[in-house]
Amino acid sequence: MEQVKRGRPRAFDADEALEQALVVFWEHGYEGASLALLTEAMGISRKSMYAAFGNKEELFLKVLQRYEAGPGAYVREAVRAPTARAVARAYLEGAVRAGTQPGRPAGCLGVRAALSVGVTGQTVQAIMTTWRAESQAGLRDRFRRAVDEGDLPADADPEVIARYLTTVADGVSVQATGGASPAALQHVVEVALRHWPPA
Amino acid sequence: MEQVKRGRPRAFDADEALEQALVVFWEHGYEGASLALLTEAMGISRKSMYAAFGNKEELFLKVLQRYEAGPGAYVREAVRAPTARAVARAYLEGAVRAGTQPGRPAGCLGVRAALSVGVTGQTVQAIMTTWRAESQAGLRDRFRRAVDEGDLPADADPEVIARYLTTVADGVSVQATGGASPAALQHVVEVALRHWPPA
DNA sequence: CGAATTCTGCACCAATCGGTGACGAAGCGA
DNA sequence: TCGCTTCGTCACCGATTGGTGCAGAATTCG
Repeated sequence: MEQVKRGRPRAFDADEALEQALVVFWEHGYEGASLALLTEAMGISRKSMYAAFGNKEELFLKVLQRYEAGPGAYVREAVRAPTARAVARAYLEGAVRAGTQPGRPAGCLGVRAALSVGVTGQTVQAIMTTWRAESQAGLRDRFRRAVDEGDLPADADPEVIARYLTTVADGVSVQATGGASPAALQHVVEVALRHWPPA
Repeated sequence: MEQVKRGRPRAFDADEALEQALVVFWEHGYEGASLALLTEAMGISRKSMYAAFGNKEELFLKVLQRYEAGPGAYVREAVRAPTARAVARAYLEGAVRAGTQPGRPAGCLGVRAALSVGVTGQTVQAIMTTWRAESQAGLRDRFRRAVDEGDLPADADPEVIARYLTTVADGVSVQATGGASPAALQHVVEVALRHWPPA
């Protein structure tokens, strides 16, 4: 971040701390993750956390960036698949994989943080909602291109297909949170992809 | 509840108060709904709430019963449809209708309350998870009967079909929470039901 | 070395969390 | 009318919420 490194250097690894914070936010959502829970998992004091990351909200945003680059990367990667069908499969299977990783909280951080929030977390809720809307728009644009390229029939509706896929992925995340096994969710994915294009 | 009605009668309508509490829980989830928010919406004091409903958790459970009988009734009703396909349609369209009622919070109370919860609400989270698992089991049993009756092909997997439908319904609820229109979600339902049986 | 700078640990802040004790008002049966 | 029961208001409880002020320790620059 800064090039000057005057003063006492911090005694913890900021990246490692972010990783632990990610787990806590993932598991408990934005408001459910208290400072006590977060700092305990991160192994640092409140004060160090504020000095390093500014704020609970800013910390969450940094965690979100990390999530996007890590477990949530499948969203950006899926649209780079060669065919529309491959995009759909990569997207849904990515959701299953990310939502059922052993040793990590079940489901999707984006879904868990965007639902069921009190009053103090509505800023974050809005951010998450637009965040998820953007990935849906990304899929839609990709399917528009597929129509242009003849990869999807001309009468296919990219908007509806994208909406359908994100809906299934959201459902997969909810099911994973409820304890559904990867195998069961993979079956769901197979069902969703059995007929293509779906619309 | 009680047959003896000695003493001063309560000055509020318990049913009306439950309805307002339902809205607050629906919108903010279990932990996000604070006593202050709840009692303000219900128009009664903390003390009256505790006297009438016992507890925040007990209040939520009573609200849940009310939800099951009202907006969530489509789950029980869907399995009574004559054919498997009609069951699926009733279930998914019920989810869309319940999740996009004007004047009511978007999405499904069950989904919103079961995700993203801190430490104090884990009892409720567990209840909601089993609650949703039960409705999935109800669908599965219904589809088993459909296989027995020849309404579904013998090689159809009731478990997978039920899982698929609940996954889509969960996704619909998430999408609705994010502001998706009833029309858009109805399109998703059409896509999900286009090919039947799906598995 | 000394000065400047930055980190950490502790105690503390006001606000809010879910939940109660006390007490007067209000209604019931007799 | 009286006595009993219940209700509603006010204040309060300890615990926890997100967030800081302060003092001291650690490190780099001059």
